[in-house]
Amino acid sequence: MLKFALLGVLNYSPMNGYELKQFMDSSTGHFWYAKLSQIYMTLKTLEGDGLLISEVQPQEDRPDRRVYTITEAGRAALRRWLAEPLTEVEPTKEPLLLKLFFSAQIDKDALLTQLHLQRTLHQQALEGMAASAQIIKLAVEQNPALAKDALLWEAVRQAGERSERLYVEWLDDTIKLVQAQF
Amino acid sequence: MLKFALLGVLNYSPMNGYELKQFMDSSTGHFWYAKLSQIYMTLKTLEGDGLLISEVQPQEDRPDRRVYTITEAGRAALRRWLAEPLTEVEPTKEPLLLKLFFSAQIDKDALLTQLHLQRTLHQQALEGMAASAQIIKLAVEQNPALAKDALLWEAVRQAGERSERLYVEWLDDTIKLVQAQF
DNA sequence: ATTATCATGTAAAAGGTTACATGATTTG
DNA sequence: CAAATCATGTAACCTTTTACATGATAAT
Repeated sequence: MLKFALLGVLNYSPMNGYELKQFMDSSTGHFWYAKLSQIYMTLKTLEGDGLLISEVQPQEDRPDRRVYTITEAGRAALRRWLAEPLTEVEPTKEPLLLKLFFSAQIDKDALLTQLHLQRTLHQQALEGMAASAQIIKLAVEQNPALAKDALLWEAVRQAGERSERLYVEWLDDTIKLVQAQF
Repeated sequence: MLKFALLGVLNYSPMNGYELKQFMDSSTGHFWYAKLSQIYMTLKTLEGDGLLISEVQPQEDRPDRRVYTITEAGRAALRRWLAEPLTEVEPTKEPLLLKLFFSAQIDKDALLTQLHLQRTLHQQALEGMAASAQIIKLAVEQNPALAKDALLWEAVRQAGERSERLYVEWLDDTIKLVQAQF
């Protein structure tokens, strides 16, 4: 699926691996991420498949940049993937819930420390998500052709923000529950 | 992490691979899942590490059952993992959000079909989650020693139920938004 | 008759992480 | 003076998926 994330981003503009990593961290970060090494490998594979082409831009003082551009075959592959319906609720993996599920083994204080830490982290994530609404607004102002895109970016951002808010509320409730009854 | 999920389940009772798969599908399913083939491989690895031991129970008419039991080393490894704090918000991957993020490329009808389908699926998941509250209650009634465990199982189930409810609400809002403005 | 359940596994491939290797420039 | 940023990549390893292989019993 990373393949399509990269095609999707490169459909907006050519980029190098390093920029793709940054772009993804700041935009798709809360629903799709990848390590730099994986991005470099996947770009190479996509070029091998003819979905991207790369061009080396020499630089002084810094390593040369290898800039990837999507091909017509790449755009076609992206559209095909977008048109495929998702016929299942994709199963997710949540390490915190897994650990909590088995945590009757550990003592109350350790458990509460764990939950408080997660509460702090999710509160921070929530604040970051609220801030990124501004970035989307700016993008449309600078390029009104992106209005449709921005509508969906904002919907996706909303999903992230609401889900972080819910997580914080759930952690508050769970902390109270553990304090009272564990 | 599957390793610890398996140790966690086997800490309650010895089981074979097939039973572990069924147990996980019905209990940890919405926050941790694995394919049967991976479960068999991981059990073998855990036995090689001395965290489990297996015993073959011959059966007539059916393949013999290989039943795994957690060892003292296994319990220690489980407790060590449970005590480790989670110091980050674990990044998640959500195919629907990824696809939606790039969906300005496809037409309105295809997009709405996609969203309605997901709405149906998440509504079903929500109903299933509500039903499993009963199973937890029954488990404590039959074995009151599991009261602490059940408190956490119910907290985790709540997280799943609330998150499915949120997803359905968000899909309703997003469908309205796309209908009106896309 | 066909499908689901019970039950085990192997092998190949794909996806993803961690560690290694290099090195100048800029910011604190 | 140390850390972050820019910039590319390889190699080993681990995790996960998909496909293959087998076969009886029970339910529809």
